[in-house]
Amino acid sequence: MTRGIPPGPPWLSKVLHGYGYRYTFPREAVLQALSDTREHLSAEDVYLIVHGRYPQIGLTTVYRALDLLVKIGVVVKFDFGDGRGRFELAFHPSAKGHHHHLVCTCCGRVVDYTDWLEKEKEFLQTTEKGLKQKYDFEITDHLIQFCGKCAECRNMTNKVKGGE
Amino acid sequence: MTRGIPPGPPWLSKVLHGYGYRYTFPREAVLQALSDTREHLSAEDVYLIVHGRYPQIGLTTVYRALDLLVKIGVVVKFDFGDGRGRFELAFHPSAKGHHHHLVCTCCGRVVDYTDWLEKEKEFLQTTEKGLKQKYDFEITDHLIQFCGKCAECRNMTNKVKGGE
DNA sequence: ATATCTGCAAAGACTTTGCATGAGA
DNA sequence: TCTCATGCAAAGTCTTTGCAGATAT
Repeated sequence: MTRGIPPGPPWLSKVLHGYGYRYTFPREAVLQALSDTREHLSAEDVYLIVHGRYPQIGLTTVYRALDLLVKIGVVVKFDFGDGRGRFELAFHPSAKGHHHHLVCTCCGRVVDYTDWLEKEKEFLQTTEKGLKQKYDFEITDHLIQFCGKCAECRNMTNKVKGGE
Repeated sequence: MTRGIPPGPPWLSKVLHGYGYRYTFPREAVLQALSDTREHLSAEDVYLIVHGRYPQIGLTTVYRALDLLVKIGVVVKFDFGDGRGRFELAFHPSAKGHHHHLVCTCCGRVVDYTDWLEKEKEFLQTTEKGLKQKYDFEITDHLIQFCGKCAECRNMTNKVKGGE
């Protein structure tokens, strides 16, 4: 018996089949969870959403689905240095597109930004070309991230001197 | 009884005291281990070196020493996405200085590069200034890393199709 | 029909914590 | 001397694995 697929065009089905994988309910549910938010969800975050909607879906399955979605390029995994992976759609429906992260080292807040990409493109082209030539690497990806302190945390800093 | 401090000018002593911490043997030993290599060591790597030289030093102490050294800015912690932290000196004696990492997604090899920093500087200045203005963040750090496939792994790819 | 996927529980990898002993200033 | 650091063992967190039963095609 088919359990019924959540709303939304099952383009995931085609992608999965293209790679020889099966289109399943939990995989679609995980994709939905990531589509419904702009947040950078941890595996457990995704599990809480998915399991809240469909209690039969377990944490292991969420991990496996995320792995698979990363492998086929539908989802991107990030590391903000807090010891847990963060996931987001590679191509977010809300026109999120190409973006980078600005992480507050104090409160952990993450801002997505899409500005100054021309300058970045220039930099990337130069560097990637150079890296390829000098080190004979085929560059497939880059990771650009800025860290800093958001306004709120800067204001609070006065209270907690040298705080963690 | 003092256990004796490994060779090298104990400038670490001054830095630690400056922050109100004590200058201890294991802390110096961890610093030495990081000084003696250009590699990006995991906590366990550091432990193996340190414990090999001074068997009385335990893993917990290495973790705590690394944490402390990161906190006072002597050591930098990186994340190459393999689930374990990597450590290196902030200012490496072998004139390592400012550099970035080029990671092979296939074999995990890491190349440090220091090229094309002018272009990068240009990009960083523009972006950091923009981020500060638009999002009111005080930018304290950035993370730039390239991923790709090294020559060796590209040659091997022909054998293992779609391999992990 | 059958190879793949799921879910539970258990194991695994890396890191942190508790506490008594030992070392630094 | 007295506080901070160490080392062992145990616990904690996030993630992966094993296996029987369920599911997609």
